[in-house]
Amino acid sequence: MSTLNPAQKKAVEHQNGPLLVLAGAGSGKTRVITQRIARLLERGVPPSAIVALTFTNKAAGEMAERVHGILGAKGSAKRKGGPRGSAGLTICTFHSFGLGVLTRERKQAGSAFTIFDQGDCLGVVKEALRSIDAGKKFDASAVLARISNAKNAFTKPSEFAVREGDLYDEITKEVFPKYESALRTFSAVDFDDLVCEVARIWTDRADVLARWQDRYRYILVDEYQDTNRAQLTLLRLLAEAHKNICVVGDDDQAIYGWRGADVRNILEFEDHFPGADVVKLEDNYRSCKAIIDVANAVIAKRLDSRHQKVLRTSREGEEKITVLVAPTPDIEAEHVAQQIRRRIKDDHVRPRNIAVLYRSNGQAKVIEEALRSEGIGYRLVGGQQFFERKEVKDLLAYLKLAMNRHDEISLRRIVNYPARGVGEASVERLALHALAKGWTMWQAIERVDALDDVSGSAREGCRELEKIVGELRKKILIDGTQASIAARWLADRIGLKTELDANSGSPQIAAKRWANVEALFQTFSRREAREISGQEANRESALETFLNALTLDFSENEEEAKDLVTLSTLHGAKGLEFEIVYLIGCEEGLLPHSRTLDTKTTDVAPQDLEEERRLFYVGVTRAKDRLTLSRCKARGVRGKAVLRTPSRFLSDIPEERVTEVEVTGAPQMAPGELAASANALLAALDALE
DNA sequence: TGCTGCTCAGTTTTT
DNA sequence: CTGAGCAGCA
Repeated sequence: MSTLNPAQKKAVEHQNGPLLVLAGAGSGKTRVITQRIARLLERGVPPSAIVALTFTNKAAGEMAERVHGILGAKGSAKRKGGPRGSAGLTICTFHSFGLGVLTRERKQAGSAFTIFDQGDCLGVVKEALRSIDAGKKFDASAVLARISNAKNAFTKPSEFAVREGDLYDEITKEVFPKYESALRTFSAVDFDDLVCEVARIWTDRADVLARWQDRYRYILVDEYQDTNRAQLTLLRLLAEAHKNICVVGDDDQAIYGWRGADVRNILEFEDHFPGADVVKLEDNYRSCKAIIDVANAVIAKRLDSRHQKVLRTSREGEEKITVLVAPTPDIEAEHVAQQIRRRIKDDHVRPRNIAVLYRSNGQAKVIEEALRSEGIGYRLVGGQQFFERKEVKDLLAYLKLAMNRHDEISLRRIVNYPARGVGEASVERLALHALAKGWTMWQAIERVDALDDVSGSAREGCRELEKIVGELRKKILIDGTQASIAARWLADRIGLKTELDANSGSPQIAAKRWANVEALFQTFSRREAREISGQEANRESALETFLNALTLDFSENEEEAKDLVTLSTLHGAKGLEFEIVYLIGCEEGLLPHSRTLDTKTTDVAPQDLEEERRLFYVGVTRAKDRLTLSRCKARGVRGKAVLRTPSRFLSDIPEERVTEVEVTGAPQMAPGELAASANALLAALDALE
């Protein structure tokens, strides 16, 4: 598709006023956004007046790259109308956009801040729960989720409404104000603040808002169906003056409702932005006919309000998709792995063009084992995130603390790591002193000699910590040492490698952890190379900016170039495409997930069965050429073998598009106890039939 | 202070 | 059945 189709063209050519682009799966959405940006520039809109917002760093990176590609090609071919290029464009995530605004606005007010990631915030909630003696009675992450929801709806702690008899609401009502004031004392903001605070400043300060409106006259938003209320507010404020806002999304692919995304944003766009033009992209360039038929059939059954879309494709291909029925998950995995091997070996499909998708991460394990035994290389999307790893967070905590000594969460994290005699009891004593005297915890450490009830060893440890942090500050602020160098020095100074070697259990694990630390150094070096610094007024804000940016974008060395089979959750697969897709575990209780059928008290939002349908739809529409939906007749659930019902979504698929294949287990495989009991169950079932 | 053994829960997750 | 997180002990 080298030329734009009429709908795409309309979206690209539209210049002023609000525009909603309803982009069906595989309809060339990114292409429309990037071409539109190029077109705006071509018409003489200065790059600095354009902002394109995404949800992930990856999406922002890809978009920037593609815009650059178009412009680079065009620019060099016919270089006439003045400076025209992607330089100066703002293409970033909502959060880093918010960080930019906040940094600029706060700098004028002269205050620095640290960004707390989810783990840090969870620490704040846990501490608050402990302080009101409710530590183990409540799930801190459930409370944090409610706080986050409230913040995104601009609810102040004092306005938080408790639903009658909801224990989690009651505890959240108590924790919320403590959480907010803790963040303030720590000079910290959470991810939500990066969006909410901007919206708040803009609401309160017409002059500030006017400045930003003046700067950004063209707004583009990707994956609009995933925006939450705070993001909508931010966009409405920014677009208020010029009304040039173009959003692109697909309500059929709204799968983040549980995270606060409000699909009504895309459904009611025309109410929020009156006079909006609407363009529907329904031509699918990705999948062949059978897959599109299946996708359309599944999504047509949506019960909730939606923008009506029917995908079309001109791609022929396989007549049918496959539904694979296996007795148990091991056998399901075994067959999927064998088929993948055949596709690679016999049909010469590149591993990178194959994916196995599933509803929950736990399902990956059996697939991994099966792929390993077939000798097939794979890469796991998601899983434990790099920045969640302890050794990485520990090292970062030192740096964050050195830059912001109000950051008590980072302080608590490393005060006794590696062990230096400052135990839990001592920390509590220090915290108590700080509270009584109105000091920060760091001040309590600095002034430990004035405190009489702190043990000698703890005192010693505090002095040591103070010294390390002091030296670190000096290196960075006075000597101007680069972060990568300072981090290496620090790891050495605290004996991190020795610590990891001693406490990792095995040399292999120790090596892996140290490799993570090395990867952190790499990340630092890469960023230093990329960012020609010197823009910051001083070194302190340079490193602070650096660390904040790192908190928002902690991408590891990209391994995407490797030719490996992809294993991913359905959520993780959004936006990706593969020639061959296996969607495993198409069973009631898994897809749709049981927790959407039976909502827990800790859940923030009632889970929506329709969202599971959309998730299934997202899975189906990832496939270009071949799709296999698989399910098991029985599986172990919490140690017990349970018979499984096929997913309700399977029955929405037109029969004439399906080949059902029932497979059996390989008898030479030693059956585990669970497999045995599952087999017994299946035998009993057969007897009944 | 650190480890072992017990209990409990068990989706999706980016920023 | 597993893994995480905490309590109790050495």
